[in-house]
Amino acid sequence: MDREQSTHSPSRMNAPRDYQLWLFDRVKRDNSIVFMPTNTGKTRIATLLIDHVLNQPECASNIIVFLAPTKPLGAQQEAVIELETRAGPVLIHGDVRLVGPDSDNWDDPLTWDRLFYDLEGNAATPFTSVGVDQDTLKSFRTSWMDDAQQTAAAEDASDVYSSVCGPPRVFVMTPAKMVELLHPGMIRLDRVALMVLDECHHVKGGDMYSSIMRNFYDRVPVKDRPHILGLTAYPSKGKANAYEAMAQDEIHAIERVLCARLIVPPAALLEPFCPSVTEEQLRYDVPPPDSHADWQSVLDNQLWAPLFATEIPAAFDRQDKEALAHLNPSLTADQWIEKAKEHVTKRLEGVKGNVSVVLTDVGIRGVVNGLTVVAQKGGIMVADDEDQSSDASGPARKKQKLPPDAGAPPDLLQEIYQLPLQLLTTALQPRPTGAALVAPPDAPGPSPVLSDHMMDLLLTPKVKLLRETILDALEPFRVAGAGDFQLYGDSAGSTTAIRHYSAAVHQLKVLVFVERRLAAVALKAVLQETLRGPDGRGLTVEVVMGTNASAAGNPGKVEFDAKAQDAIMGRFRDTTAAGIQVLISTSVLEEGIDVPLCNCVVRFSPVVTGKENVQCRGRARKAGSRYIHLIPNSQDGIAIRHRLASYQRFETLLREQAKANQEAAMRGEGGAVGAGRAVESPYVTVDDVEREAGVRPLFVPATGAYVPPDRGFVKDKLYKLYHAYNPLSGKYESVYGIMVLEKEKETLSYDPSTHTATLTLPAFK
DNA sequence: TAACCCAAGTTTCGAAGTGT
DNA sequence: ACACTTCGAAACTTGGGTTA
Repeated sequence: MDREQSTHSPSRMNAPRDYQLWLFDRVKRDNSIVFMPTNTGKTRIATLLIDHVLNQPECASNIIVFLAPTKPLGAQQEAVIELETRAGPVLIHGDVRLVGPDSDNWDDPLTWDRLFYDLEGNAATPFTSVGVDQDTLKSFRTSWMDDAQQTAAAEDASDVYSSVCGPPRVFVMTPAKMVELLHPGMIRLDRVALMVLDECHHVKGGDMYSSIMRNFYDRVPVKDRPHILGLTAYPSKGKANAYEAMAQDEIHAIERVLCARLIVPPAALLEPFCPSVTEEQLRYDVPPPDSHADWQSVLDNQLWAPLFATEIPAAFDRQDKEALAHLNPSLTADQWIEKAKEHVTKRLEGVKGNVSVVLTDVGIRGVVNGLTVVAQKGGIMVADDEDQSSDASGPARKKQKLPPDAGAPPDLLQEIYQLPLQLLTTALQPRPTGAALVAPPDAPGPSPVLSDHMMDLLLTPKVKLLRETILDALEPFRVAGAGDFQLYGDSAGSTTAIRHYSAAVHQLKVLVFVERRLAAVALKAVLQETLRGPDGRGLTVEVVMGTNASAAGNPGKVEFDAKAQDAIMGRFRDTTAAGIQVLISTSVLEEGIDVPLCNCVVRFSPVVTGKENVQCRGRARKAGSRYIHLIPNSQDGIAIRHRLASYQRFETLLREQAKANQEAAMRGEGGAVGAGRAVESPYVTVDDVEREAGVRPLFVPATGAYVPPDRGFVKDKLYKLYHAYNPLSGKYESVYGIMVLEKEKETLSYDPSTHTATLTLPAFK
């Protein structure tokens, strides 16, 4: 692959806008926190500053760190930096070991040693892992550019990727990784010229950003501290009950922690570039209380009560006791059954709680779909893309592993997780109205339990309103004579609203936010079933959520994996027939991740903080897009509307207050940068900390950092330290004294009277 | 106010699979 | 056969809301 010599030509990106230049001018002089709405190019300020710092001779032997709170966001920002600066950024996070055998190992202290040695003008072994990989860059580039740029880029076969020479100087990391590198002194903050903190409203309490600032930044002599740039769209902790007088407090709090001044661009410069999003509230009637209570009692009486009282015990009774006795030699079969039963019951109690939420929001049909997912536990829930469906060998589910605490055999778990769905199925057969519930053989969708004529009852007004909203969003694509499209189940036994849409309908991008994972899956299934034609074609509905590993193997929680997440996001950006038109998301997409060309954002579950509100609104990117709240006509609805109004007020207030502070500062009235924080605070010694906290902290001479003795110093941290420092003994010949743990790791706790931990590391030359 | 739940995140470790 | 990669599970964290 030949590499273009003159990459980074200015034509590849838009020229900086006036407000960006205005901000850049300030940002390069003082530590700053840029407070701007989403989608106005905060990252561009960072790339301008990065380029600026890279060109400063006095910073030549120092590095630049860009911190992004999540891995996907880090990858995305790395691509932006690659495109917009001359740096070859290096991405470092927990999965860095997956990048390949021939890249540099940034977990190895020697690599960092080598880097800083090299940066000081010495010749070192060349570094390899510079730059973003081709696939990431390509997929990002197409999503980032507008249509014309995409076409131009497609014609330009060569790649932006350039052969960067010399040691890397820009590192994109998750904050957790940064802390991990700081503690053993692989990176020292006095060797960092610039530290960018993306989404810096994360500086709260004891989180990682705060930890970096408190435990490391504050310990660096003032003249050696890195320059700070924070980026955020909502510089507040986002508390639900934010009241107006809090604005100044919130601003001071974040300024104090980051040691930086909050700045806003002049409204006149920014205004023309603000995305035009209309925020709306749509109302729906709550279902009559008796109908809801009816379903609730069906569930209670015919599903949950018999499940816990008889079905689960029966499932255990059916097991072969002889076989069970072999499962765990230390338990008798009866003991084992007791334990396993308790385990399974506890988990299904969790399902019960989730199902209750799904019933209220999505309706009984959603409950059926949710329980279907629970019944299918044992496989990763991935999007049904071509790979899966064309797989002739069948679903190829992974085997269910034994939960260690229960030790239940896989088939028993499988059987038990299917019980709720079975019970519900039988419960739904004889309806109170006497109508027979037989699924029509050609019914679309994966739910054989329910018949068409019940759907009227089964779709909640909220779901119906959501469908109406989606149909509204479809209006611009409506063409007479194109493909058929219809709504299912609006009223008994009928399909209605046959409409015609052009192929351009694939450009429709609707984002629906829900709170619960199970609700997301349930809603997906309901929309898929009821928003498509009899031929099965229609809108593609998908679901995306976080990759929390603790959800794995937990029935009632829904598994999701990073690959599935990537795949789904890719397809959501896709505007061809293979793309996704409606994406249902938990809070995972609220922040950071770039969702371009999204023309409608719906809050299915109400927003709970002001920050969330801002971030969600920021997901609507297309000109003229809508941001919609679904609000019940009820007491709850009134509360939600009040909350929304107060979010709006608070947001305006934050901006106005920041502007006022800024103007005061320009007149020289604001005091030092980071008002309220002693910028000139002296180097904090370990004795100071001890006096403050009353506990002798662990002190790391190599970095001047101490290991915080306050809240959160529990066994895992000690355990992590043990693993972080002990490997160093293999790397350094001169290491003398490595952490000593006096107790087994299970019983570790930080008690200075009984534990000693000695860390003595060689200082970097 | 404390305890709990659920959302997100991070890491390590060991087993299973794959390539040389 | 051995080394290396990949994947799943476990064990933790923080933050915010709700509830007793």
